[in-house]
Amino acid sequence: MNNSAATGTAAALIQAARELFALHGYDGASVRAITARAGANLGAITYHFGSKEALHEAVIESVMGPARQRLARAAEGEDPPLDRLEAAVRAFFDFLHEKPDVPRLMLQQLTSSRPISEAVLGIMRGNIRVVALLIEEGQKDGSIRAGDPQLMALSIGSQPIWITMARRPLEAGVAIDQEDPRTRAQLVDSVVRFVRAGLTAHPESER
Amino acid sequence: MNNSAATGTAAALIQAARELFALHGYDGASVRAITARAGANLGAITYHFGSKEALHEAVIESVMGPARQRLARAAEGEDPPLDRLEAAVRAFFDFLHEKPDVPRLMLQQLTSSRPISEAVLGIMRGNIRVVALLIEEGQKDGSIRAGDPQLMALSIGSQPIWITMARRPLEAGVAIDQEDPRTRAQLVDSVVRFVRAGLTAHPESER
DNA sequence: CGGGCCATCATACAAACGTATGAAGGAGAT
DNA sequence: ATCTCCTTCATACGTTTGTATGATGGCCCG
Repeated sequence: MNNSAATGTAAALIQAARELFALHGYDGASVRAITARAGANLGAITYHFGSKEALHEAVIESVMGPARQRLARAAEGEDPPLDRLEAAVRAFFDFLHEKPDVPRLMLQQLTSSRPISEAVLGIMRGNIRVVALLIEEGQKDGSIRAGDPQLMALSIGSQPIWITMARRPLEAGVAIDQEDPRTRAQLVDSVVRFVRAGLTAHPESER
Repeated sequence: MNNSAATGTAAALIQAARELFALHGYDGASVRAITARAGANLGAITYHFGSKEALHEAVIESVMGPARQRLARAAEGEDPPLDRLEAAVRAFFDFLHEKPDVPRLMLQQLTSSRPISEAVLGIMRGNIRVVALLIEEGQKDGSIRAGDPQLMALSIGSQPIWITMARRPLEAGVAIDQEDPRTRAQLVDSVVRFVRAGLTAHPESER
């Protein structure tokens, strides 16, 4: 019933569970498979977390914490809002690419019918807020066109998430291989250009 | 081993399975739950489809067919490319909203580690193609800015999919309730404006 | 040395899983 | 009426599931 992840075994369980949950989903990753991968005893999950469900919650929380700060960091600074937005988009892309488990676990929560974890809700709320604030700032200084900042933030955030998640079908279906750094750079650049174009104010041409 | 869905029982099985797979995932929807919901006998899945996995494949195919044509239809016509793109985006939003099972089943395929169904690959390929062709057309007549049409199509398509999928967390986390028609209309309009702005060519201002 | 305490271990349990089997039903053709 | 084919039915099988249990080992504190 100990909730800390300081122990070696508990940490190993969280890591193994993160990988297997991300790969096969909650139901698809059995307690036996997780404990085996962690090199632990079958009873280890019950002992350290109390239940499989509690382990899953611990995995979600352990993984969503870092995701929250990363984007906020990138959005800091004194640069013009559009530049900071670009940095945030690039940082989001990088994060999702480095830790492919994260978007998988997130989407699993969305496609499930069970209540969404507070940790996932928190990261979504936080990221939307950061982006919306940048947009508001740009609207005040005239560099970003009018529009509901929150809804515009949704348009922006959806692109890295979906494109990262669709890595496999994009490779199989449209031959876009995100493992190739050159291809990936083109992809990210294209999204950045799209976002900038979608936000930029054009004073002379009214709608 | 009969593969047709003409029979009442087989059709009922497909429908019940679609709902339960979408709700709880492949592993989470048991053969017993599906047959019970369909009002059929426990052995009905084995008899009509051969296995649970084959049922799942039948569900995917039965659901992806309509999705493919819908967007292509909306993209037809003699209107300017940007207008047809807007129609396609709206049609895609409508379709995903009417049949919420579809994006769930799609995303489940993406988050799983198993090979992605050819039907899902087909609809993605098809939709990207339709949008990319419209973009090319607009680039030729000067109404759409330069850029890789396929990658721009990704930016566009990601928005309806992600925003629709994130319905629950958006309601819980940011209080955007897509069940409310007014809110939903604002959301769709915002995306349409973002897409138009992201694509429109601006002759005088050279990046 | 001798208790506690915490972690790990092998094993057991009931429940749920997907599938297999053979009998029963029911409409149409001969 | 009998035969035939398709479908539905109850039931059983062997696995696999998540969790519970009690024994065993090692470390620290008295």
